[in-house]
Order: sequence, then structure tokens, then C-alpha cells
Amino acid sequence: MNNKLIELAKRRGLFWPSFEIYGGMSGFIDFGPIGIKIIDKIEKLWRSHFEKRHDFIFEISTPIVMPEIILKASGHVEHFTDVVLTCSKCGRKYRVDHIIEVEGVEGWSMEEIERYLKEKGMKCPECNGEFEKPYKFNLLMKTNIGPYAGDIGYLRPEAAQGIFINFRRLYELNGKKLPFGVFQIGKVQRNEISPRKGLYRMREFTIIDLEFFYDKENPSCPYIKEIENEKLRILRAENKNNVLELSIRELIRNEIVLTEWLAYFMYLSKEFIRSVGIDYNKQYFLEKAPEERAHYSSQTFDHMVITSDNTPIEVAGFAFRTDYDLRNHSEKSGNQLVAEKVEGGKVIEKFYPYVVEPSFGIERIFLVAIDAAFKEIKNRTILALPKVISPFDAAIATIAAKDELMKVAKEIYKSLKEKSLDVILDTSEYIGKVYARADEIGIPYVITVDYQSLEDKKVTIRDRDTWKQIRVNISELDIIKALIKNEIEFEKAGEIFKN
RNA sequence: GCGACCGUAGUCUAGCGGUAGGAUAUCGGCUUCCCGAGCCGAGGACCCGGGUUCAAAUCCCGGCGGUCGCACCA
Repeated sequence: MNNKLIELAKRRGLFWPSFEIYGGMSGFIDFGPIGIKIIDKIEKLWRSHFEKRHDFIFEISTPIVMPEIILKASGHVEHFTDVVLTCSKCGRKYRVDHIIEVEGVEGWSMEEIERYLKEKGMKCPECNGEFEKPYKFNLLMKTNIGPYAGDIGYLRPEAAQGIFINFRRLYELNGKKLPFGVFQIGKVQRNEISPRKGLYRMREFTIIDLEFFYDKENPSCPYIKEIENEKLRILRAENKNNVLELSIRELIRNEIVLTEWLAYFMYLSKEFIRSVGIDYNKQYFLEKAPEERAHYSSQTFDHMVITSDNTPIEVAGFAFRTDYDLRNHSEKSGNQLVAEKVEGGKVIEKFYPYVVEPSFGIERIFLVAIDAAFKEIKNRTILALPKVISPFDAAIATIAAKDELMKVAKEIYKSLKEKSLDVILDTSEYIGKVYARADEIGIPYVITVDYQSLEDKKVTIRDRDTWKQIRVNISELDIIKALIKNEIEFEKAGEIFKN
């Protein structure tokens, strides 16, 4: 990631490494006042794409700590554990299933693995050295719930399980109708072996998991018709060299995407990621090969974004979880997490709904958004964020730090706040500095009170991207709302202003 | 976890055995001032611990972090 962007982030309060005064700890990031505002707007924008335009998608919130039994049922305790083999000679580490290619090796005890290695005389494939004793590495963060050591808890590695285990209630709340989707936004933890690359691989991060439940015998998505000609860029698992550009119709007809709903959500995701400032041609969906997929998934696409230094970053995942989770939790809990088929007022069948899961990493979306927005023009740094995710709608400045100008600026600040505009007052400095500072954190507009404002009750609005200015009546400043939504052209929003 | 490099004000950086310097940011003063403007003034730093030395930011050892490469990445 761009060093200048990191420096900007620390200097202007977007984010910085956590626990700094005690030396720090990689994999954790603190978000500052400006970073949080951007994150908040990204979440709002996500809601406007996925929640607000559907009446069958709603939000819940469940605990971060989970009793062990839940993550055992979900398969995470078993599958999130890697048995690692270390070569005593060259120090390379391998996952045991990469060395011992025997069905069910994940279930073996450490002793069994050690005996097998000895019997077969297996050595390090790189240097032919002997292996050390195998050991388990679990990516789940472990804790105890209450005072008894036997009550093991884990910090959730995904927000999904909190939704699955509530299926019965959620299904009831939706009037026992399918399909419907439930999401939650929250922190999750994964004990990564060696987190790197700043914001990219974190031990704690914010996820949006959307679990969408539908009847597999009625799998069609009514929105597909509207979007079937829209194209997605796809990288197939069997041919990772060529990005294919395929329409939604082709993806479904050729069974490249196995379910209509998954294709629909992938389309929404493309639009969402575009709205945070990422061009179509910097996005693609990467199909995961069977051995690359999570244990619960029958098909997975990763939504990738190519950053300014040409690195692909996974910002979202689309998994076809089938009935894996509801089935497992039903069997392990003894509760029937099922939907009902009713005919003539009678329940004639109970079944497990199928699940497709769009899952988003907020910090990564934040990362690609600021990366794409970062520009250097004429020795100036500009974070050209889309206006909807800018930390503020506008800054209010004065041409000089004079009391009579400040008074007007404060009145404007107060009245725009009352009109629900997200504004900040920055009146203490030379105007060029205010503009530069506003540019650096991506504020799209700066409203400036000058001496003439005292006479004509007008102020200038300066545009971040063009540096053009218009002059508008103070009483009409809520035109900023229309400007933010791109409902009106900047130069038509007021009189052109020139010095 | 292994290897290489690195850790100095909020930020960027100079110093590499002898008073820790600059830029920028911050604070105060002046400045009728539309793109990091100018002048004056102020405060602010050697990651932690141990060792060598008359003297350590500097050399050595250990720790903690970071960057990159290898490995790992549900």
C-alpha cells in the first residue's frame, strides 16, 4: 500500500496501528475520527444497496463470544484448525493434509500422524529433512466464559453463525415465508499466523454477513430479468489466466453461477463497489476451486478489486452454503431449523432452506476506496472519495480569521447541521490551507464566508475536484444536498465565482 | 516461525561514540488574505531492558514492534 497514504492516514486521523504506546501488535488497527466517518458512510451505502431496496432483508445483532458447541456444530473448531508440520532442517511449515494425502487425515491424532510419517519415511519435500512433532494451530480466538475453565468460548470468526442459530425465530418473524435474508454487521476475530499488509490481513475486522434463505424447489430470483444483460467480469477456477466478461443470463444458463440469487447479489455487489469509487474494469469475481473453498461452501466467488499498485484484494465473498449450516445446527442442537411447506392449511413437508451468503470485509472496502481516491496533483494530496462516502459533506471556512466572519460561519454551521448536512467548521487558518486540508480527507465542498458575505448574504462554494467556485445565497445552502447526490451540476447550482 | 532490513517530536527525516538538527504540523502574536502565503515567538522526540565506554540515539546482547521475502491464509 502507498506509503504516502499510510502517512496521511496517521496524520489526519483515518487509522493507525493499535496498542502503539505498548509497542503495538500486528493485525489490529485503530480507526480515528475521520476513518470512522468514512466507514460509517460505507456501511450506510451498503445498506442502501442491499437492505433499503428490498422488503425481505433485515438486520440483527448477536454476541461476539460464542460457546464452543456452536462452532463445533458449524465445523469451525475442526476445520479452522490446521495441523502444521515443521521441517527440522529448513524450517518450512506445511499443512499436514498437503503432506499426507489420505482421506480423513484432519481427524487423526498427533500420535497417529507422527507414526504414519515414520512408517512411510516421509520427509520435507523441499530439502528432504526430518519433520518435527506435528502441532495444531487454530485460527479461532479462544476464551473462557465465566469462572469455570471448562466453559470454553470462542470469538466468532464470522457473523453468519449468529444468524443460522436464530433461524426459527427469524423465519417466524418473517411470517414463515421464504425467501428472506438476514444480515449483521460486526467485529469478528481470526487468529492469523502472521498478519501483514496493514489493513489487509487483520486479526479483528468488521464483517457484513448476509444469509439469504430460499426454497431450493423455488430457486428463481424475480429481479434477474431486470439485470440479465448486465455483465460481470469472471475468472473461472479452471482458467485463471483470462477474465471473462459474461452477462448474468450467460452465467446462469451455463451454470457458471449455480443459483440465481447468488448471481443477483454478485451484481448488487458490483454496483456497490462501483459506488465506493472502483471502476468496473478494476473488479472481477474469482471462482474458488473446490480445494480452496471453505468447508461449508459448494461454490464460492471472491469479489476482487485491483488496487493502484496492481494487487488484487478480496473485498467480498459469495458462498453457496446450501443447507450445510441449518442441517448441522439442527442435528447438533436437536432443534429443527426448518421451513414448512403448507397446503390447504396443513404442513405437508418440512425442509432445510438453501443459503447463499454474500459476505463483505468493511476494512478492505475502506482500503480500496481510499486507495482508489488517493491522488497527487501539483504537490497537493487529494482524497477524491465519492461524495457519498466522504467524511463530511462540506467544510465551512472564513476568508480571514475575523470575529464578524466567524460569527456568520458559525450560524451557517448550525443551520446546516439542523438540516442534517454533515459539516465541519474550519475557520482558524489561511483559506488555501483550509482547502488543502479539506482535499486531503476528501471533503467535496468548502463554503467560504468573505467580507462581501456581510453585505450580500452570499457565500462561495468551492469544488474539491475542479477547484471551481460558485456563489450562492446563505439561505439556499442546502443545495449541497443535491450536489452530494449528483442531482445537479455544480456550475448550475449558483453564480460562477471568479476572483 | 525463518531470513534480510528497520525503529529519532503529531508526521517525514538528518545525525551513526562527545550540547539531538531540519521540514511540516500544533499553539500564541502581526497580516482586509480565495488555493499548504509571509514575518516574529513558543512547546514537542532518540521503542524497552541490560552491557561496553570517561561518555551511547550511535557499538554489543536480549525483548517488543514494523517492512519485505519464504512459509501460512478458514
